[in-house]
Amino acid sequence: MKVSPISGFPEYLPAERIVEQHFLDVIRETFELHGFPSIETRAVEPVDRLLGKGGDSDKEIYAVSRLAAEESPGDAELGLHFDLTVPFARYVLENAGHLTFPFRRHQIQKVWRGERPQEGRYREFTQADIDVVDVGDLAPHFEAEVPLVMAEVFRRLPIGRMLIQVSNRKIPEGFYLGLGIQDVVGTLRVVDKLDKIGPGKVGDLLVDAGLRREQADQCLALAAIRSEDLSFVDRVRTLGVEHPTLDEGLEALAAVIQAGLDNAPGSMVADLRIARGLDYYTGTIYETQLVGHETWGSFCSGGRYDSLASDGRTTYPGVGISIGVSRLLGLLLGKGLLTASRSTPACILVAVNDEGGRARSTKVATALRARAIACEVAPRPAKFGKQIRYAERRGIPFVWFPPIGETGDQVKDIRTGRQVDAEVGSWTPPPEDLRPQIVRAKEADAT
RNA sequence: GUGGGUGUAGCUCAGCUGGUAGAGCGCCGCGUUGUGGUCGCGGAUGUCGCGGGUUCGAGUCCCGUCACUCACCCCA
Repeated sequence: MKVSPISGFPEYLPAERIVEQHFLDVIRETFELHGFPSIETRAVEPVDRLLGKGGDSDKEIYAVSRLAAEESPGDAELGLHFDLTVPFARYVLENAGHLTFPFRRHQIQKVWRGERPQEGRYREFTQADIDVVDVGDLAPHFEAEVPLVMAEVFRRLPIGRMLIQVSNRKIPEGFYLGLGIQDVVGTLRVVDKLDKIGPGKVGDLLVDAGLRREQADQCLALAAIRSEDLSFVDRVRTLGVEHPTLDEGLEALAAVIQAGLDNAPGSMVADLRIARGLDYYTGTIYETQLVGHETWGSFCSGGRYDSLASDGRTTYPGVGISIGVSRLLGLLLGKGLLTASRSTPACILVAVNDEGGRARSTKVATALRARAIACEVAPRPAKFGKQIRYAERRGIPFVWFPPIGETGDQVKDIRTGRQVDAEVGSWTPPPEDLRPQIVRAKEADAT
């Protein structure tokens, strides 16, 4: 049977997978460091839950069915989840009695969307989410905490500077209402196109949508405000628009930005241009760009929703943020910005003198492994030149030679050619060689 | 989902208006009778994405299809 790739379902080679696993390890460790336990939800949800109450089904959902299934109208139709928020909301409702609130969790899983793939955009991809959910009310300080966790993740990953752009839905909402604009959502949607079509065209579109020219200009002026400190508040005030919702939004955003300044300076910016397409966000919203690669879009986004879940009696507000792990890796690996120092976890290749000596080599390997040094025994007792090349082609830095003739155990660093007597019980590689390293390519840009 | 671009050796690519497939790097062997990388000599690279069509003849033209990619859409 012929094999061929399936569009949008990427697979990595071992060296790339090493980079991915490093990312996943860092993400998980950081989430846990901040006290977010892990959960995993099933891959499928009932299709009607995925579609939501509104029925706006532009989400390309993969349906799941058994090939042998008969026509049985009773069965619920299942679909693969397209994010981790919808399944999480269901999980909270289902397990509310067993959870303690405010409940925080992290979740790192594959999700599926049937959209047309591009670089950094796939049909099967991994997201890493954290959310905090509470019963009835959610304290606003969580809106500041959640991006700080992500800032820490980015600080620990071997990538350039990530900048989390933060805004609050209430700011444009209150501002528009204060201006007398009725269609808040429609206006937001047009303003959201600023990046793509520029202020001139956005202004025209707003006028086409029924705004007066000065209203449109005010909207553009608001969207242009961006500051890494709290100065955005005064700049909004200068525009002279007043509305209680605007005040709430400014206060909330100021609190988030202040927390960023206190705990992770340089990682956040108040940016009143971002709006987020998703309409369930009701407060703080986040997007994240890699500095110098803004055209790659957002790698991490989320926000506050007043009703993540509701069972009719109780409402669960939440705040969450999600890293697009596959997008990040797809771009960084695809552009050659990241590689692994070797394509195997093995730090040492234990050479084999002859088949009769394999047992001796295996004992060496066992002793090294007992001290947590990853190693592999040579597949064939080939000439040593061949065995060295076997290691070289995989990036394994050391070759261990068992005793032969007069000489005892020796280990060779094949990068320097230096070969020394060694003792299985004590010889230790330099710490940087113990595990594969993630190597960042130098970037030519001077940003 | 809509519309464009691309698809030749492991990699980067060349191949004129259709005439039986090339380079560099890498790979393998030997020089080097247990120690790779340098050097020298030699060797193999391949259903020219896949299928069909036109033609005496298709890598080259046409159609379809798959994959990658770009824009839209949407978003991670």
